[in-house]
Amino acid sequence: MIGEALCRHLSSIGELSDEDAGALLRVKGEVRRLDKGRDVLSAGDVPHFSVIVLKGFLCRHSWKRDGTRQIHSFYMATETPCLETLHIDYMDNSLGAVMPSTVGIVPHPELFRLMEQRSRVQALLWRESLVQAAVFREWLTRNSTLPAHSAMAHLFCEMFVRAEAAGLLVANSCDMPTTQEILGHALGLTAVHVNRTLQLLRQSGLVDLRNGRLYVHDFDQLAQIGEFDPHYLHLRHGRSSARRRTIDAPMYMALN
Amino acid sequence: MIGEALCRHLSSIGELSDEDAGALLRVKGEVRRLDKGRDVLSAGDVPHFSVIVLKGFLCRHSWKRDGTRQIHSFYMATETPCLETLHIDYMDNSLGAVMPSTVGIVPHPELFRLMEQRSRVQALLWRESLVQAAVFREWLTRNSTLPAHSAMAHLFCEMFVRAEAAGLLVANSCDMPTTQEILGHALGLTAVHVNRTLQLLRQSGLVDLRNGRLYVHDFDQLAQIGEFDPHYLHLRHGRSSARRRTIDAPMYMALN
DNA sequence: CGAGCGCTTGAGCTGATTCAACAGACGTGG
DNA sequence: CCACGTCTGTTGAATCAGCTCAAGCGCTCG
Repeated sequence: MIGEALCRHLSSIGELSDEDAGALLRVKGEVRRLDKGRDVLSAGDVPHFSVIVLKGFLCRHSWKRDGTRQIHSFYMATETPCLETLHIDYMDNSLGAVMPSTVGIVPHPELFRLMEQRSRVQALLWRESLVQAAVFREWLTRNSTLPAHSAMAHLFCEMFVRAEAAGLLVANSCDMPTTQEILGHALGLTAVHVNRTLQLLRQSGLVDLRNGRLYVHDFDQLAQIGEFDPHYLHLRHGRSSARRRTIDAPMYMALN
Repeated sequence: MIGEALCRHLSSIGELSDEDAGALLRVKGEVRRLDKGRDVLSAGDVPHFSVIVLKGFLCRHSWKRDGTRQIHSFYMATETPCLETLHIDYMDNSLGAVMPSTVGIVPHPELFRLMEQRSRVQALLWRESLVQAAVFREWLTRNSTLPAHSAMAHLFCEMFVRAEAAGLLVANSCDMPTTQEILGHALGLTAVHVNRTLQLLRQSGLVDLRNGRLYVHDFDQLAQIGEFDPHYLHLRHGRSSARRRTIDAPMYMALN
């Protein structure tokens, strides 16, 4: 299960030979369940393993002195939050579960062994860590320069595209089990303002976030509002923000 | 000169054997001069080289539709802005010179050859790229959660500590040739507000930025204001923000 | 000496925050 | 089965940090 997820994820950012895939599928690790709100890794930890999300929804975050926190990224199934632990000794931030989740714990020696044998896998793991750096840059830009409604649209676009890459899209929706407060921690906004901004976007009819699920009704326009360009995700088969295949009229529209 | 800078920089984040250092010193590359405002790499480029700063001051930045831009990081002499190009095909941002600068251009094949021969060097280059990711995360947190004066103090602390690590500190000052507008692009503030905030910090007596040079009068208090904790820089001999050796009464104080 | 660039200052505006109250959903224990 | 506390979402009103627009100043360089 761990190898399968790893394989799927690395395939989304680069090509794998059959031998590479085979080696990945044989990766050994422990499967661990996590309660909501529980950290897998906390700031200051010196971990000897990396993490892959098998089920659920995690986030990387750090607390500030005054009790506020910043979320640096969300992680859905198949994604690999902690590759940086391979070469960074201690955590300067934490990795926690947004909802009850299941993760794979892969010991560093196992990964180093694998990378020594399969240089292509090493290259892709490195690449993945670099893509995540690109995501941090994009979040920096988003939170620093965009007004609330654009920033939120941008985040929704990113999560949507990543869900697509992970094969987690159903019709035009994906899981996004974030409370408005958590959304605020990601966007650098208060929960109150997230609430009002979310209502604005809902009214626009482009997008909705309800019961922990994100519904994207018009990706192109949402990308327009959020100034979203998926290039920074460096996906192999990424959608261009401009050319997007149309989607079928969604069933939940009947609900309105 | 390129090898020397590379050696010095990697030494700041990890230990190098004599053989590693020797191999690094023999690295071949082109030395290139850059006019102020000129990009070495622009968004969309597909580079076949990495960059090391030999002299001057660069920044990584990206433009937004509306003409604003976000600076993701500054780079001073000995630092290596573009390691990610090793495994990321095209640039999703640009690297430009803040002042007239000199950079080393090291072709990818040269770096791959080196890394194949010296696995420790590979580990450190990977580590360096991960440290930069940690810096992006910190910038995200800073710009998203801190008020202007704290954010500015935080940035000053980072540049100061990095200058120290690069051996570029003279007494308690280092080069920081940023206009107030550029500072605004880094902090996500307007030039006007940067101006007012800078005056506040000046009045506090803790720090000054004048004629392209940053003077830090009281690092500990500045770190306090900026909630700065240097751990995220993952330096080998990093100062702790709490325990800082006292510095001599600075000469330029006579200037006031 | 004039042009341009960077810095400074003022005044009014606005997007986001704070504080406070309330409503609905959910789970737990009596 | 209901009562109650907790968590999440919603709304209103007052406040404020940072922005916009606009003008002016001083330095440097051609």
